[in-house]
Amino acid sequence: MTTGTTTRRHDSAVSRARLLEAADELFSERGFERTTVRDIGARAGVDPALIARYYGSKAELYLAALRRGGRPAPPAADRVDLEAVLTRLLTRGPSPTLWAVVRRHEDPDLQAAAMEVLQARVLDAVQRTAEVAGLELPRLRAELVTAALVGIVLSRTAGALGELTAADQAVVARLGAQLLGSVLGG
Amino acid sequence: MTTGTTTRRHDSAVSRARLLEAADELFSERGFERTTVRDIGARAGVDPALIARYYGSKAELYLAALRRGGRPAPPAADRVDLEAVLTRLLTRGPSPTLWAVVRRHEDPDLQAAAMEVLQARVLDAVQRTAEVAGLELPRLRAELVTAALVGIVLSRTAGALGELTAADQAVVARLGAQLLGSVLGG
DNA sequence: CCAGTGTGTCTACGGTCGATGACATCACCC
DNA sequence: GGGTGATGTCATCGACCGTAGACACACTGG
Repeated sequence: MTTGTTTRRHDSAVSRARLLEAADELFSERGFERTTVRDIGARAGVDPALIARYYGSKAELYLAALRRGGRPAPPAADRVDLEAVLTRLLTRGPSPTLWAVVRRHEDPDLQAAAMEVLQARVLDAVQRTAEVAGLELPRLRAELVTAALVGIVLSRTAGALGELTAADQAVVARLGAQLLGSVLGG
Repeated sequence: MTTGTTTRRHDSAVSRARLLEAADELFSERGFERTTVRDIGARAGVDPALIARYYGSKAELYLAALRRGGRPAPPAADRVDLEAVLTRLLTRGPSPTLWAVVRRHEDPDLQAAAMEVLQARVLDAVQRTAEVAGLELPRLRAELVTAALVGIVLSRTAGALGELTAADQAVVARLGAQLLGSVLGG
């Protein structure tokens, strides 16, 4: 194990952390299937074979990255601040969770894990907003808003829509929140 | 060549058409990279090697499918009917063009071709709507609406959001149009 | 100094991908 | 009726994928 504060030439904890970090980045940028373990190893500066050793498989590394990003959900206010949510997601960029909305995983376990995170982070809060506003079909509205949200975040970082990518983030967040909020009453 | 009306046992035109049809379907369902030439051949009931013979490559088959779908753009009204557009896209389901918005092709030619179609079909009409409404940032608004639109259509057919997938199409189109139109004035 | 264990490196396997080209089969024409 | 081009079938190539395992090295405890 680690000998106190001295830096070791070989430290599995460091290697594991680097792999997890690189995996999170690459899964976010390209999604699960399009990132290879060799890519992850290269970005982490770690031999890709260590993924199998420390995480068991690429899929389990994905799950670990999903859960790591799983910070505590924001306090469930009655009315979600869409502009804040949008700003946060635009800043963080795409994530495996968002990809799973638009393109399901073939592996049901991976899909379920991703949707769990989405549920806790955005879906529930948006649905609650629709409910307290007394709107009909609150769940459908929440899912519709989430779908649009995902489209905006992914499109902005994809770069195919030039102005959306180039525009100031605050402007996108403001306009986007206006768009998303229009079916949540207010 | 074909001998009048008699059906031939071997007819390259039929094989080509079947491949194109199958390719369009599969590229729409799964995107470009995730569909294999073997899949296309299987669905078409045609040997996948004929893709190379008749279209040169998988990429060129993709371009052919893109262009085939390129029916004449709807008449450019001053105010786009978002509910109609949404209904049309929800009915047709995802398409290679929509995928290209959220996930760029690695091949610039494929990406450019896809964006050309998107431009003619959706972007221009939406932008024009924003312009005649005298809104600031018409292009950004058009791209934002397009991004949200793509998110909704892809998410609905992906099936990860259960109610969005299960809901009646007309309801989705109505709510979606309300959402999209909120940044286009009116 | 030596064993034992944690850690890293490298090669290779089985599988799938897009693409190629050899070969077989069919239809037609002189 | 035999040649000729069009069409279809098949085996295979090289590249890349995730994974596994053999091996080398570094550090620790005796």
